[in-house]
Amino acid sequence: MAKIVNDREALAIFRKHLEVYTTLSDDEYERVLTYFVPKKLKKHEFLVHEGDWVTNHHWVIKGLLVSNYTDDEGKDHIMQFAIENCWITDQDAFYNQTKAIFNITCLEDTTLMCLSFSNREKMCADMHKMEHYFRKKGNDSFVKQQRRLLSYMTNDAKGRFNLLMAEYPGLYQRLSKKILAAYLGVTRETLSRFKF
Amino acid sequence: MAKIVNDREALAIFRKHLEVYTTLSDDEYERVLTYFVPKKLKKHEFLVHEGDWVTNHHWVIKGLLVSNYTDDEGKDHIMQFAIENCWITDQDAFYNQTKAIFNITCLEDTTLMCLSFSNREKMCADMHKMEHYFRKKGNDSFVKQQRRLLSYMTNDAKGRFNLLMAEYPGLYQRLSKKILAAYLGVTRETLSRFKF
DNA sequence: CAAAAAATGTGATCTATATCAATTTTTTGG
DNA sequence: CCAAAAAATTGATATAGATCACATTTTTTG
Repeated sequence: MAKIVNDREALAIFRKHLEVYTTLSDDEYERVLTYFVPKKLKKHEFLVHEGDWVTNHHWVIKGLLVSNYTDDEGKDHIMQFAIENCWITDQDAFYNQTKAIFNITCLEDTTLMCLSFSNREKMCADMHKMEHYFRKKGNDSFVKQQRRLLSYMTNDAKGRFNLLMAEYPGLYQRLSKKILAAYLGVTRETLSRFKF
Repeated sequence: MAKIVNDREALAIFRKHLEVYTTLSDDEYERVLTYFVPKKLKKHEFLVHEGDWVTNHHWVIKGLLVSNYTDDEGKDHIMQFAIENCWITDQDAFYNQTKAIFNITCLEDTTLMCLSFSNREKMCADMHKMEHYFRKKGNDSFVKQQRRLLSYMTNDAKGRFNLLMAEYPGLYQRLSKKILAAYLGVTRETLSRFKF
């Protein structure tokens, strides 16, 4: 892996991220990397198609992806953005080894590290420290998602916009209004009438 | 603990729950129980007050609790119900060791097992199997919450009602319309006009 | 058991946002 | 660089659900 993804800086950043939650020796980190496979995608390409079996979780080294659900009436609803140093997949389909309900697409050229379900389980079984990492990271994800749910329950689109900007400063410049509206849960016409 | 909570059946149910995600010998299960402290509350009592430091996660042996957020205008929004064999706390405050934004109250007389933050961390450090359990359980909770978020994004209150009933059959009889409306995100007047 | 409190139901508005439609601006690919 | 497609804006309605008001029923409690 370290040979395949020949990006010293990206690997250092990932290690630094893991070490927010656990500590790893050089050997342990080398071992962690062996479970991953690299992947590159161009803008507009799909990482996951609705209906696919979802076999991988993905760490974003570079780029911007979006996880989108299209409802019965053809309306789009965005579950998640992922920029540099985020994980993204269809979690329901990945954890339960079923088929995706989301389309995950690239809004920019993207570089990823892929972690298969079986490799993730093996890594967690073999390395208690990594099981600890994923537990802690999972708790953080849960809390972040709960804040978004609460903002859906209590705020209007402006409040949800502020939450998104607090979480991902600078993301605004990288998104179209259409995509932003789909994330905030309003039509693009309504978003267009807002003055933030 | 096993002596304090002298409810053989409840303990057997909890063990069965853990063993959905991991396997435990008799000795290991005894050890797990030593990390917990029992608690009983009456209907209307508070498990967590908004503004409290949240030091415990709670496993519900018996009863019904609700986690409620009151917004600036005094409107209530229900994040979570917990019935028998559910975990409940203010996760953000618990995981990040800060103060609660939710009030967690009992809608029925309730029996709990409390797991402090430090005991949870110790148990996970000492017993890889329990770290595994909490990782897996955390993933499940994330996915359940994501389904609710998606239903907030795509469905009306009727769709969200159906999701709740699918997750907790029989809960309907135990809830007032006011509480149900606060969970579904509509006023009680609107709920009253719905015919399900 | 009786009074008070809480919950529930229903009618009459009001309002934020969706919808539909047409135009202008920006982006993209050959 | 230009033509076509996509995105964004703006106006005119329509509508689901909120709000306010009040009557009725049920539950709680001293």
